[in-house]
Amino acid sequence: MNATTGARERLVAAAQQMFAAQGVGATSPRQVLDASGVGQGSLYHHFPTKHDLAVAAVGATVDDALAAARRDLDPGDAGTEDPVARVVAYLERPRDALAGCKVGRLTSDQAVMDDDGLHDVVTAYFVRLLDAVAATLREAGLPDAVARDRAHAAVAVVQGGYVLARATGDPDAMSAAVRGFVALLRTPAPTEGAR
Amino acid sequence: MNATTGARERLVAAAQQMFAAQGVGATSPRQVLDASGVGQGSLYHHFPTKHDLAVAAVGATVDDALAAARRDLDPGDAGTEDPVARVVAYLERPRDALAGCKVGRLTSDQAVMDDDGLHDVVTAYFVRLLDAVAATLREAGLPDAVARDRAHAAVAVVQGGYVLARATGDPDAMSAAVRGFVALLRTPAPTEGAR
DNA sequence: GTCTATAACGCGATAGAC
DNA sequence: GTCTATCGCGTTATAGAC
Repeated sequence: MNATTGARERLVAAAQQMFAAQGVGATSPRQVLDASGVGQGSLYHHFPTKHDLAVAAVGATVDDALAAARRDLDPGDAGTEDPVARVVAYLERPRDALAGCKVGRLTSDQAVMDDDGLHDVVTAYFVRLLDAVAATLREAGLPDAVARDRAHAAVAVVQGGYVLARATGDPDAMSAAVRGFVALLRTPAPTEGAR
Repeated sequence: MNATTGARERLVAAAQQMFAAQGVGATSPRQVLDASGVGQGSLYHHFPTKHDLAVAAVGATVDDALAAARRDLDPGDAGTEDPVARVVAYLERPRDALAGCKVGRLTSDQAVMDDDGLHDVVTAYFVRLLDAVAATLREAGLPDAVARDRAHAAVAVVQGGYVLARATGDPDAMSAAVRGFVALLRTPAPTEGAR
């Protein structure tokens, strides 16, 4: 915590919080500046435009989120070798459902979607997350196409769970969605291809 | 299309389009006004505040969306008595995935969530949608708790599918999520309670 | 490297003529 | 019921002292 640990880091941390709570477009540089406690000149010294600040803050948030998902999916951290159990661990991880997904919410933030740099960061997050889940499901012996579709469904359930929880104001809406999906995920497939 | 069919309807229609494309908070009354072709005074005559305009436009959008879902889930319109097939019809209905859900997106719009009136309209939409899907699944003989969880999962897959499609820029991300979920939904349960 | 002051612009809303 | 003109404020960003 020396003098050089100051402004830049505080600005990014404050921006991450504000963006998670309000979105990027709805957050003014001025708000970030006030929350961080630095002066106006400092902000524009470290980040010439709002875009630069947003790329730094969103990038940090994406790195955190991806690391958390990989912990759930990693056999060592999850404490089980069973691939399906690890995907279930990812699905059932406690989440602040009413807050919404720090990354997923950016998807309906016009300021993010209109900014190529920011959009790319969000795209990379979901591509990597989907790849990680699909890879885990392939370990369970699923064919690639099935693993990919199921990974999309799994990640969609979490993202949709956030939407339902926020819409209804009830965090259990997320739990219910995950419960419903996990129950289906665990029913042993009746010999792939059979009806 | 007489003279009295003018301003108000045009304003609401324009607002619905702009809100769907940009969100409520990111759309200024001035933009709606320009898109609708009416004058500034007319807007504030019919809708004293932006809130009033938003309630009218979001309400109309929600009514449309709910009616569409009920058509998918209705035995008559769906053309099949099989309840699961009707839920699948809802899931597989063609959607403009890259545009995002007109209602679900509002969930991460601060201007909507901070406005009690608007929030209530969004809440009512999802409560009714979830009820309709759960009721259909109960027709299939599922116990209430299972039907509710599975309905949450189904609606979450669609909402999450929108998020994935927008994030990756690929409309097929939505199709993949739905495919993955429908495949699981169709595997016959191995006698409820058995392992 | 950090500060204060301020510019230029668009916002939501109002006034008042027609 | 519709128009134009305008108010007061907050925004993103810059200027220039320290």
